[in-house]
Amino acid sequence: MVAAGDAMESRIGRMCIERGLKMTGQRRVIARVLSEAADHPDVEELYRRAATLDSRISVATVYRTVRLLEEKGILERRDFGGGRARYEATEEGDHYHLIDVDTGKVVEFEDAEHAALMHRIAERLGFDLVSHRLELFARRKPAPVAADDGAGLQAADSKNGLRR
Amino acid sequence: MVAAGDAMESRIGRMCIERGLKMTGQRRVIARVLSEAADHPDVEELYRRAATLDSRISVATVYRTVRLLEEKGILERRDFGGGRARYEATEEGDHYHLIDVDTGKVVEFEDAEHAALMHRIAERLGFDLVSHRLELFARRKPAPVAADDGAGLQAADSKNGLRR
DNA sequence: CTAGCTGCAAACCTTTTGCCCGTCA
DNA sequence: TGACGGGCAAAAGGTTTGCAGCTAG
Repeated sequence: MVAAGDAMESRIGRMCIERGLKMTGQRRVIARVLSEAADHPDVEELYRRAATLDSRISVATVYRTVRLLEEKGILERRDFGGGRARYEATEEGDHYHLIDVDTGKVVEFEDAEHAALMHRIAERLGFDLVSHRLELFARRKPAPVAADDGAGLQAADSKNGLRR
Repeated sequence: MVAAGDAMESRIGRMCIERGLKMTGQRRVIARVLSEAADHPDVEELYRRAATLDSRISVATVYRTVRLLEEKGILERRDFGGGRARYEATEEGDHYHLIDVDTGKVVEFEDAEHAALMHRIAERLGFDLVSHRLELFARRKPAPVAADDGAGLQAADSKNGLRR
């Protein structure tokens, strides 16, 4: 039953198999696109990337797949405003998002204090916390000196508990 | 020109006038509905309430008005999931929302620590915070004892820094 | 009098679905 | 082969818009 399988299956493809999903060509491609995505693509973007690898894929399938994987807990849907849902693979531990209001780029960050604080607040109001959402909308701080050119914008990414 | 003016103008109606908006009958009604809303109605709900006061109002006008008032800073648009935008009057000071996942009811709360924490985080990542969004999705905690019937659900609303 | 509003209906956009054919297991 | 997945196009659901007539200022 396992044939020589799995060998070239993407990370998310493997997760699909684990949960007993039937692996069709389209699904495999979408799983791979998702596995390789380091950002938070919306359906249209996923469709574009998938279509590059295999043109026999329709948007409807991307929508259905993404929905299915969300139900299976493999993906998480995000809403950063702007009308379309965006997706990212489920990861261990909470993390949050800061959206650059000028470029739309998303920066992930962790904050240990937070989850605890959220629970405390819900508790205080007489509720059990089910989930929470936290997003920061911000603008890159102008460089303090002129020692660095525009390309240096990414520098911050490797500091301060940033992920990825 | 001012006639006996302003006298019976709703709070939001007055704000519209301050910003030089032309006060039509429809706009006055919508402003009043918004002024009296203690919750976070979506456009359809606003339309329903407005139509009760004056049936010569169309949804399109509600959409246009709500959008205009948002641009003028009089209203704030919220997205609590579920597809439709919801609105509330802009208020002094930050407050956040806890959405009861079972009933959809929204509870507002303040948390001083929070805004500060958000700024600190953005700062740490090299950004200037423009705005932020925080929502808790939670479920009412089961009553500890059976001393209270269902109607007691609202009890918590008067404690713990809750607003309204 | 005219810039700005409104109603109506059509247009838009993202996401979902019905139907029927194709395919994985 | 039989249950499940996919393509296509139509449908849904929320929101915006073009147009022609109306109105506050």
